[in-house]
Amino acid sequence: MSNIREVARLSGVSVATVSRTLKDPRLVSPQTRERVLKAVEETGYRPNLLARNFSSGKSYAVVVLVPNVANPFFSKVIRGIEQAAQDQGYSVLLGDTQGKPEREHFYAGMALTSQADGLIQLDCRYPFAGKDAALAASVPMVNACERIADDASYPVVELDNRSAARAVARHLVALGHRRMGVITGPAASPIVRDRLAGFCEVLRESNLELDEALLVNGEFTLSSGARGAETLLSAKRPPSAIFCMNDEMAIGAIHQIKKKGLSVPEDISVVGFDNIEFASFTDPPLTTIDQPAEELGRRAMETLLQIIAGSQPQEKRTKLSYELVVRESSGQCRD
Amino acid sequence: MSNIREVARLSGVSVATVSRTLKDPRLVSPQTRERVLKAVEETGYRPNLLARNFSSGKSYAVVVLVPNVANPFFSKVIRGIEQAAQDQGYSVLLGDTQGKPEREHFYAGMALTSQADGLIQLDCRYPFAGKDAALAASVPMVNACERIADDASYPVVELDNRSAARAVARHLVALGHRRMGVITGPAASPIVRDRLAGFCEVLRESNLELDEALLVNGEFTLSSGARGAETLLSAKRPPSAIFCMNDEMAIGAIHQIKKKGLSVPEDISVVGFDNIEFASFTDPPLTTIDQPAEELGRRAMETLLQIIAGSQPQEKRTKLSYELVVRESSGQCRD
DNA sequence: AAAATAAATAATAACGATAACGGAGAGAGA
DNA sequence: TCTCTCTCCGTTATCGTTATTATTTATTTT
Repeated sequence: MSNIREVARLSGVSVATVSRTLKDPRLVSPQTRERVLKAVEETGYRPNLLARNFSSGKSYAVVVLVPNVANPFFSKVIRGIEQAAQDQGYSVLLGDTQGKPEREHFYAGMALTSQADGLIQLDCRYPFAGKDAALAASVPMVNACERIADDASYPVVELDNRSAARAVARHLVALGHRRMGVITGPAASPIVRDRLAGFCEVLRESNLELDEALLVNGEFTLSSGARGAETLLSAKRPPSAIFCMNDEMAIGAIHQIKKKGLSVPEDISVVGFDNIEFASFTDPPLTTIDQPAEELGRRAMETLLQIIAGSQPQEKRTKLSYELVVRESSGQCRD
Repeated sequence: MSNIREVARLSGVSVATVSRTLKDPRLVSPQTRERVLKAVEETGYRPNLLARNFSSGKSYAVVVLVPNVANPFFSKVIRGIEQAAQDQGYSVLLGDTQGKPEREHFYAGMALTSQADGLIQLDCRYPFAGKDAALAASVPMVNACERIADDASYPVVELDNRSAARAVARHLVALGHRRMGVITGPAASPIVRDRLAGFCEVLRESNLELDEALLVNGEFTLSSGARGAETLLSAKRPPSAIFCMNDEMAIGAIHQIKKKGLSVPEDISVVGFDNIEFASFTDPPLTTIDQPAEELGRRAMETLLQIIAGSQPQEKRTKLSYELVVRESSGQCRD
């Protein structure tokens, strides 16, 4: 691989001139410029960005901590992040944490060793630990989709989860449901709490209440949705509607309900959250909350880049709009 | 952020000694070691890896070109890649190409500017273009899942797609199907051709043939599967079984078939390919070919690392084993 | 105790690009 | 003609780390 010195030698100028030609051609006379560009062409020279980044002290890369890349919702968020990154000449280092703290520490550490200029956390844990935590104060970081519990110091790009869950509850109440089940996500997650709070608010407002026995923990996976539904169906008094906090669990739940010989929505209504592609291809198509996943990612990245650039982010807490998409998995209560 | 000089000053040794203490502690005396480590502790020093990489001329990163991160199959492959990468101290730069050549060029270019030490291509296009192509000869690259058309010079980690498709065909023939439809992937893809070849082989061996009218192009997406099924159903003589070259298209196809009032597998059998998580949660659960996605990724990364390390890869063409998973979307032909 | 050897540490030159600085030459104004 | 200004370009220090070479100190051998 040729370097700047070789190009300089070939075109008979100094390395500085080559550097200038490539970074700001106006600083170089047309004749020289041409000579240099010809040499660049001949050698196929491409500036060594590792060296450039080292020289500038920046990596032009950001780390994204994803609990699970295989989750279609996160995939879409990542796509948005990447697009915004590429637009500004940044690259994305993918950190699939699998929800494990030690993997989070590992990837977050990259921001402390100049391998990344900042990070986006899609989970709810503070990713630094031990001595790293002290040094991490100055690391640009933003939360997206989730929120770090007990820490309001980082910008967050999220949905108005509480309102969205309220919309789900209103929808179900309007359909006449009185006895509802919920399959949540991990209990530690702030957005899970937001959604639950919003959902329960509406129930209370309608003089209903959530039976503790109909509140099941899930893990945002297909199989945990199926398990959750199983639990709810075998309750003494099963619910007539189930709110699942993501679409995968909802799909798992529908699967399980049908397996038991019941039908959706005739016997039980099911509502999801996220509106992943698969949601419109289930049988019946899933009623769910549409999250603008790509935009969430894009906005998170833009916010992060603002911080990296040294400016205060325009808003500390970006809330994007959701939309209740009513399909066929929710219907009138038959009880 | 503190640097090695500061640690050296604080512990009263030279920078070289600090470097040695961290890279190979046996080279320094226990007392010195302790002094240095104490200074490291105090300052919270972490070596600047950007500088280290620059110094060593390697980035310890690889680029992965993915046609679509939101595809669950690729997500699993990526997870495998990442795991193998992390095991060996490498990081993964994600390049979501969206199948666009210019995005492939962009990301592939990172290997020419020392931003990456190699790349994994999950699509079937040669990712370098123009002058880059000449320089790219020495760039470590491996293909996974797909194969670059007309180029056998790069190692490939793939399934025995031909045999897998043969297994699908045998399964359908054994169920009595005589008239079959196929929803393929992009026509340019070598693996699509492999699968089609294998499928047709078995038909011929059974004295059947594939009606050209029942061969539809898809794009590996849910909606293209639905469109494909629509086309097949409105053929003059519709098929009694459809082979979809991935699960998403199969799920789209089932959706469309049911929408038309037909049932799977009673009226039409559907077989997919990949065995993504969703495949066991469809109604009916999908008969499909299980691809060891994570292992494909892991093996690809391991092969790439071998090449980066300078050794010839153990095998130029790694073929992993598949498994036909028979669920309920395929059944006896009723015609 | 002197010499030979081994161990530990210091000094310094890379790595490739950039930025700060300064010098040379051309053209303008006095 | 002299100076001033401006354009263009070369020289060199710099970034943080590691590898190489050189030097000092400690240990062993005679």
